[in-house]
Amino acid sequence: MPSSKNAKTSKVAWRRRKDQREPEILAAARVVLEENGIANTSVAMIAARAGVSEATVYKYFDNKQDLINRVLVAWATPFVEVLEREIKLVKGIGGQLTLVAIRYLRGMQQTPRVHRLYYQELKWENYFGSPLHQINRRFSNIVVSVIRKGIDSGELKPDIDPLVTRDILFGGLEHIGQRTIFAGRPLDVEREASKLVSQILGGIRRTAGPDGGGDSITRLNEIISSLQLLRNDILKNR
Amino acid sequence: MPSSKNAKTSKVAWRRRKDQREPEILAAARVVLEENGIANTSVAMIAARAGVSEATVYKYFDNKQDLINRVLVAWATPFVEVLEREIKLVKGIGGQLTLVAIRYLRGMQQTPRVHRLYYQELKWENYFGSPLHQINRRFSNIVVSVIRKGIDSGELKPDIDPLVTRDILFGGLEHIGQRTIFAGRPLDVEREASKLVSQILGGIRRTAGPDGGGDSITRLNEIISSLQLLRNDILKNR
DNA sequence: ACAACAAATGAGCCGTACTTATTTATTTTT
DNA sequence: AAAAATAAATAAGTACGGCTCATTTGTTGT
Repeated sequence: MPSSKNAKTSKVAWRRRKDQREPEILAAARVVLEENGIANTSVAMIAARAGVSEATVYKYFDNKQDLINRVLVAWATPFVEVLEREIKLVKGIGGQLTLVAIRYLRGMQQTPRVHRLYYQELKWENYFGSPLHQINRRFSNIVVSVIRKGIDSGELKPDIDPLVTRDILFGGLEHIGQRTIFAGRPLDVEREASKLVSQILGGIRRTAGPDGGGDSITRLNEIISSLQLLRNDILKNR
Repeated sequence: MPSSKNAKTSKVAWRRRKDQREPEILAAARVVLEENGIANTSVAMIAARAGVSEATVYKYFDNKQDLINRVLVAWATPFVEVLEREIKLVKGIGGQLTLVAIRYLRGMQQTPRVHRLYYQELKWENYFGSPLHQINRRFSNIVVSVIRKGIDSGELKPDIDPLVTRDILFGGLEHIGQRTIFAGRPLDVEREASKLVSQILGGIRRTAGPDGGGDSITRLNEIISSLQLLRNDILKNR
């Protein structure tokens, strides 16, 4: 053991590492929560995984719910930030909504346990105004802006309610995703996403035709563009 | 006290009432759960409200979750049965879907606390195949059959997926309703319901026109018919 | 070297889901 | 009609999880 630092480590019972504790506990919490679900996870289990005492967890987090909420915020924030950047790279309402749908369903497919935390156990007591509420709003606002711009540009019917349209989209996505999360059914993300979006678009597009509105080639191009974005991203992250 | 039965009652510490206990506990549970939410309701509180000991509750229900699920089933069953009968009295897809939407949102408006139980606290561990799952399926199947018949009759596009359409409808309804339940926003049921349904219909109707498809007079008549049904029902239940 | 500080903890409180051994109302038997 | 059998109901208790507090102990400034 040539390192004097490491030699020292073995002597002490614990070390002061104020700014490392919080992210470590957060990471441990996410792992344990994903493994067992909230109901079957005790704060003691999280503390053990993080290598600290239970009381230390309560030094950094107000209570179990606060800890859970901050796990969700830590997970959702980069997700939303990436999407906010990506959405600008796609043109056309169909492609943009498809991108949102794909990202959402992919997220559910890749981290189903985190989504379970959202749906099973989200407590609404002090939700509104909380950081978790804010990041969720940022996500939902991405869709609302797309719809609003579509109405302004004349591409979408002027009398539709952007919030209702957002509700329809997320509602459909949640139902599709929950079948996968809870029933464990396999999920063809791109197929389900484009199916859902095209059906919704059919109801709000201004120029309605026999196939649900719009030039089908144009629509296809938009969706292909969002799929390419996703593919490039997957290739990059290897 | 002329009644010998009642005189006898005051002497004994408790009485054997095997078949009354379960519905009484169920009713007490619903009241207490609605008042406090699941997290703030103990089995002891429910037992006290029902006028029995805590152990008695566990004689009739496997555990707390079982009790909660059976409260939800007891609440949902008549709701679904009424809707199954009513849906036959309305003709036209628009009217039928509007009826479902109105009933759903009304339910959320009138018993928001029960809906909270659904969304906040539903445990998915042993959900699939459970009585609660089955009654939920019966409800969702009402919508699926309406869509299927619409496709068969040629009124709806042949290539739409009835399940996706159902997901869109319930998704929209849940989002609208949850704003009311949790944020406490007021809700214009008929307005929101018909708005949502007409927007969804626009995406799946075969004969698409500039206003979203279909004869607007026909659509209006359908919705009026479902509203009349609701009004009559309200008048009857006084 | 030592005082002052604050990070971390161990031990324990409290509330609640669930169990058990026991009591007691009711039914059956004779 | 009394005693035996049965099962409804309970009181008392166990286990465990969220959370707290007094105390320990590593760290920092003088």
